[in-house]
Amino acid sequence: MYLCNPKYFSMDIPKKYDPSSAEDRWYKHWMEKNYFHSTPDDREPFTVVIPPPNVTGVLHMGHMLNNTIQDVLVRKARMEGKNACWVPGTDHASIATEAKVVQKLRAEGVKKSDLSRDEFLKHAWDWTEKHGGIILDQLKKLGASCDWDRTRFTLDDNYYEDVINTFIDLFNKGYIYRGERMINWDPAALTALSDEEVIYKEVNSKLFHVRYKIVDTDDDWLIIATTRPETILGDSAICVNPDDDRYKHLHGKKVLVPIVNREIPVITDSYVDMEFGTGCLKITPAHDPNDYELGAKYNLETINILNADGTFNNEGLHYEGKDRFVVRKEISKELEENGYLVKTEDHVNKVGFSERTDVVIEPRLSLQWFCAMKELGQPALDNVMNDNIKFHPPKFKNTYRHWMENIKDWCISRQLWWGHQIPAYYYGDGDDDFVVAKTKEEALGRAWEKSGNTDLSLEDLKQDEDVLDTWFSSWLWPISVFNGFKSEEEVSYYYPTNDLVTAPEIMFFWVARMIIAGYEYRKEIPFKNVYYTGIVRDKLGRKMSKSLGNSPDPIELMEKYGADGVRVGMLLTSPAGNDLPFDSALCEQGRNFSNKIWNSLRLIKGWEVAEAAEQPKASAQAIEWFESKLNQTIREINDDYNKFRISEALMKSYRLVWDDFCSWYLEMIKPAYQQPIDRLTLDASIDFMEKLMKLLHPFMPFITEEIYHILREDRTDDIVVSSWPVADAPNMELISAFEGTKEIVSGIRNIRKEQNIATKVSLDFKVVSADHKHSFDDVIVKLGNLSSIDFVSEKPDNAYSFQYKANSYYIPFNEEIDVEAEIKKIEEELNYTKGFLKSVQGKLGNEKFVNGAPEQVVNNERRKEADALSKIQALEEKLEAFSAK
RNA sequence: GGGAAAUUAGCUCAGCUGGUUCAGAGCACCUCGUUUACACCGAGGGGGUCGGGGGUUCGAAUCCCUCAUUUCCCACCA
Repeated sequence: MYLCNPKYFSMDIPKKYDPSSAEDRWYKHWMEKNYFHSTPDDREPFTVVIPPPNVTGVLHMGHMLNNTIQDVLVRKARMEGKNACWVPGTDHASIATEAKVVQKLRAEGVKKSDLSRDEFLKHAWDWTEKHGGIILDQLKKLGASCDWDRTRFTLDDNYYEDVINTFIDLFNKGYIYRGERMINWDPAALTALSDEEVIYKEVNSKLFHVRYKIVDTDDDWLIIATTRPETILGDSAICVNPDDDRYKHLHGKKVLVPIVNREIPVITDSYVDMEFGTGCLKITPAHDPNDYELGAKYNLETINILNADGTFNNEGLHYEGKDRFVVRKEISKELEENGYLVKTEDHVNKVGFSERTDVVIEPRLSLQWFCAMKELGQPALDNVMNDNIKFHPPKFKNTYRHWMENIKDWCISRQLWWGHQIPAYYYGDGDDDFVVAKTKEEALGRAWEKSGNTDLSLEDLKQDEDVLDTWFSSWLWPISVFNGFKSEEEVSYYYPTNDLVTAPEIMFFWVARMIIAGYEYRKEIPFKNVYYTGIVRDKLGRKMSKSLGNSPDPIELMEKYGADGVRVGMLLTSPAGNDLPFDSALCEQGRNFSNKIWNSLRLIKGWEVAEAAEQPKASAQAIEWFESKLNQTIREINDDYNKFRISEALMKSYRLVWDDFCSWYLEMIKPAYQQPIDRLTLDASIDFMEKLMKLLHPFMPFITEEIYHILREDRTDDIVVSSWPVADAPNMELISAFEGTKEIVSGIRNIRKEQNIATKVSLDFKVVSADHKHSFDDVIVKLGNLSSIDFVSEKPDNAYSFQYKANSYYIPFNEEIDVEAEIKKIEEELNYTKGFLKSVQGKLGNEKFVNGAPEQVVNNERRKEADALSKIQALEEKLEAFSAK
């Protein structure tokens, strides 16, 4: 039935687990069974939409982390019986992809400007088809349980239409407008950018002090300080603070701009900081956002001196055609040579760089499309602050609030071709001679209406050349992937989605805007939880990047350690919101864990069953304990999941399997060498193992599926769609009693070690007991390799001992023992216990404590006191017995 | 310049509303061990005055103040 079944028989199972065959085999099987495909039904939905990676991107460690977390959440939900739907897809990534295509064409000697829009788009689509979707295949290797039938691309026809309709709708509602503003201009990509696409970096620059001659004086000057001396060619005024006594005599005067010798006025505005520089600010309205505001306020001339690519235009005199940074150097020299440069000083300031091209942003005045955000953003702010949408960790609420409260209008037009072309049509040269419509035909009708000119024909209409910001399409993702703009059928079932897993870097780009779109178009949150991952860094704490070459290849990692091993490695040390200092040693730990699990399977499958054999008492005790331990841990793990403490859940599973199951449980039930096992114990062990595999499945999907099938030969189902284990109430008393058992077993092992006694030598064991609990005695006998446990009233001769609570445990020997060493050990323990008692009694003797502390706390202290007293008594008796010899 | 968070073992982190999880986990490290599932292993062990200093309290890693350091976000200081 299961063609991919590995068909291992007992000891044929190899010593080392080999992930490579199992992983491909099972992924294929899951796909054939269509397990990841979801359609609406009666079950509760569990929906996750992938943060769509760039269509031509390749998988990096950040994706690995992000998608592993999503897969863990989705697989857990699927096992909980929910209708899990994880929608994959890619983003056209307007500027990033266009840049790559331009670069590729340039390498072939083709300039973008030589191509028509259609020709260029053809190249872009070719590129997309060639490189697109690689990343999705790589995610399959990771085990991502996406519903691949639902794969979406933000430039698919359907999606395109949703974006255009949204633009038209928001335009009609009055949120989208066109206007001339000072925007962030990328002189390399030749496009406008939104504020979020600008990254401010601190750079070492120079502050140039330049003097301007005051008109109608012989030799009176005024000195300004600027970091951008090249912009003096565009100066329209000098501004001083009206309260600045140093410059009051200049109010109303004019000065001459050096080099250009243009007369400009001295104006006053309280904006100017008297403390900074010289207190005189030069105003260049075309090249600085603040200057632009002042220019508008005082009606100053706006002199644009730059071309779109950052070179000087014909306003730039003899600098025409030269780059802005070249001019900065040259002009400072010219100023110096002509006596205008008073001094330069070092200065650290923040400069904006393009997120994509990393060139210095140029503030530029241009006509762009904007989306007004204040009103749209209000519900998005409220519903995060009131936890309708929960952020994990919650500290990001602060950052979010700050941004939302100060939200600015969003520049959504980009001077690019790769993307959704703005559905605006121009019929004249005036700034307002346009209409917005879905088709050209529709636009014509509106143009007739708006212009009153019915002579206009389709040929007279020209569609806006620009495309929309990539994020203007991504923000519709959770709705559009369910066709939610056209039909209620799926969106009403899957929306709102459950968990969004993403990086804090795109909180404003994407998360905030999806919430905004969600409220505008569904009147509802788009997701219930946002889990913010950290940044994957290398061992030295540096961000992983292509240019540093410090990022391992995820595919190679998975080949080396197995996808399961890498998944475990990624999750072991990455609580939400924390950076992940990645080290392949973590994957090694994951790989080792796989192998550990594998070998526990080998052990269990290696046993023969003796149907008639009775169950040893130790086994019965072990089963009873592990049952409780398992239930307890499942509850804790569930709790961790609910709180999105994924690393914690993994670590608890890890310890449950390695320590509790392998190191304790299996050792307790393990039959003697080559002896068979009884039926009851074997069945219980297989049951346990099965539950453990289920708990591990979200983290390690492949090995758990493999083992699930080897575990029972008659298996007819698959773990991926099995049910999450239900935890009954654990017996806490039993669990804590077993902690004592561990102490006693350790005590025996310690004596063996100290005295160099081999494990295979069976020992006598005597107990002088006050309250030794008997529930796990058979376990103690087995793990300690004891002949028996004898309860005696006095210390036996020639015995080493250890203490647990008020009980003294003895291991008698034939030879003389080192009495001195024993006495010393007992005295040390006695001293420690007496000190402990003293501190407890100190508390109890304090009336304020006894009266002030809750009763339970006081009772606890009393119990500690009683325990310590009886322990001291036992130790003293023991000491006396040893000393007497 | 404004805001936020963090600081606990060599590393990465838990430690919830002060008191039985109160100083923990994993890894790393040290010792011993090729014993019969696993050396990708087992058994054992060392290691922290919880960033410094104050304060509140019977009691503080936990609450308050302050300083220091680090990180992140935002902002138009030329």
